[in-house]
Amino acid sequence: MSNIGTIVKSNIQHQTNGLSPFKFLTEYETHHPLQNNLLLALSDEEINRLMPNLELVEMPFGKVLHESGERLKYAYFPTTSILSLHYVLVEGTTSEIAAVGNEGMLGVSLYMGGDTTTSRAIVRSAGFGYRLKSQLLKNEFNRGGSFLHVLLRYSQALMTQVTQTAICNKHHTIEQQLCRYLLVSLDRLQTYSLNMTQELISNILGVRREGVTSAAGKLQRAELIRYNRGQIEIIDREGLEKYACECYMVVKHECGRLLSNTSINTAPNSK
Amino acid sequence: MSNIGTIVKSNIQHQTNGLSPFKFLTEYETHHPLQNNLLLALSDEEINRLMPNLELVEMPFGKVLHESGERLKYAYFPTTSILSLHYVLVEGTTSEIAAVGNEGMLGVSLYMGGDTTTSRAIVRSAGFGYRLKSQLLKNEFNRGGSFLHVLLRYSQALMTQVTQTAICNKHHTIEQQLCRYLLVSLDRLQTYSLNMTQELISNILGVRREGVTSAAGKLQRAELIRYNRGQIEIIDREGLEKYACECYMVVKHECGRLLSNTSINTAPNSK
DNA sequence: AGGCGTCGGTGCGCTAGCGAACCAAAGGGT
DNA sequence: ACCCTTTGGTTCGCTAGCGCACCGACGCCT
Repeated sequence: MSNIGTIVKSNIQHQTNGLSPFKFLTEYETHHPLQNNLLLALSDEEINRLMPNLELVEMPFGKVLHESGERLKYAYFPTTSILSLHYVLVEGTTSEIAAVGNEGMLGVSLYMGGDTTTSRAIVRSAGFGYRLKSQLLKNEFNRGGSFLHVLLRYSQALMTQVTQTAICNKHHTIEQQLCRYLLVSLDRLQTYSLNMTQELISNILGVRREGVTSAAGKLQRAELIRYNRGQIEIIDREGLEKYACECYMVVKHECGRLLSNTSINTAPNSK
Repeated sequence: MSNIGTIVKSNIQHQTNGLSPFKFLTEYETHHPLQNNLLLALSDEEINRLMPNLELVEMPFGKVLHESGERLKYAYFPTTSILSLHYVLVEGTTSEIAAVGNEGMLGVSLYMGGDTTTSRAIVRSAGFGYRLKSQLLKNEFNRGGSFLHVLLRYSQALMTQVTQTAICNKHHTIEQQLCRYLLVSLDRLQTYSLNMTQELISNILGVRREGVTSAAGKLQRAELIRYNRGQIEIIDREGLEKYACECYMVVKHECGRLLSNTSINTAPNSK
């Protein structure tokens, strides 16, 4: 696999906006496309064909990658960032309908045929990712190789996630949704500490900030998490999983089932 | 198109369970696969290849076509029936996450690669439809013809529907959801009168029967509908549309966009 | 050190929706 | 004509979550 590293270094166009040369160098050294599980699942032939066209991009917090109804110029494959698929109501409030991390990609509508979606995509946890021009994604999809099947399976995983969001919204409390949200974020970032304020979480969940305060307070009193001014430490992950509603596990298992056998090393959603 | 009628007559295998010979004859005469808009969108070559394998089946109310987690044996293309994609929570309560009528099909997971879904499919409005063996659907999909694109676009339409269900569940009242539900049913059945009790609707929406009673009472007092013992007459469809939340129109427009240009005569979700 | 913005805690009144229990009217079957 | 089932109307008490308003604490900036 070391030759792949070489290809990356020689071909990837970097966006360094906002990074010091030093920071950039370290980030550069530690990134490569196979940190994204969909790309990881490709055959050598496919990955070699795509690699020259994958651009490493920084994903700063809050950046809107895709406005609802707009045509997508790129497909994005996050590595260390998390994207949020949001729906924006006419009154202006938003809520997340699905999250995309290194287990997936943004741009399903490109190969599904619609080119646009009714949701907005925004970076909800800063990091890096790779992007690929829309047309190149479509071309590769239309070749009908294993990429096609990987992408289709991912679409179904995404559908499962949206389904579970619908159920969770109707039937589960803010506390349960918060647990799920934290767990999903932990899985995507592979860490035990998150950097996000209650205000932010409330926007993502589509609830009041006070609702998050109260839920987070309960979780803290139950010794599951500890937080302070936008820093959330997870003390008892298993406890969180017990506290969460079934939705978390349903999505996790389904994603594992759909995405694991396509890749050798399916990180985030398998046990 | 009359030659297609001939093909149907000579090839379709009928399931007559529960129908008198007379009833059967009339139903038989009035059905053909092109009443389903996905089948209608196919090329002559494709439809001629599939036609011999399409079985007309009756869809009695309440029949479970697919249990969550089970392998699908058939893909179903409703013509005069409406299917409901349900999620069943661990406590046993259910709620609908999407509806499938003659604009779509059941069995998206077959070509997406998962073979199963986390939801259950049940007939929520009795009628007829066509079914196709799973393997034959997959084969046709893998040929990569226009069927593939039609199905992919439909998948995205379905995703939009699920997304909007998630939003509606969080942000809109039972009244608004009831309006949306009625409108979607009207579109699918192309009628102005529905046959469904409040109890049934409450199960589908995942709310209490009393909630539906109260919401339906308001709609009746507003002279939008009139109902009696399971019979709902729509008096003022436009009024219903105004009363409903944005979700109805978002899905309608998106389905129109995604599915209309693939078929000549895209009935239900276009203006 | 002082000042201000961010973050989170709290209290109050209100509404939507839940659960349970009960009732009335309409039909259908025998 | 009768009973019984189905349908839907109503009430009561309760909870989750909302909107608003206000406050304290922390920490960064100058």
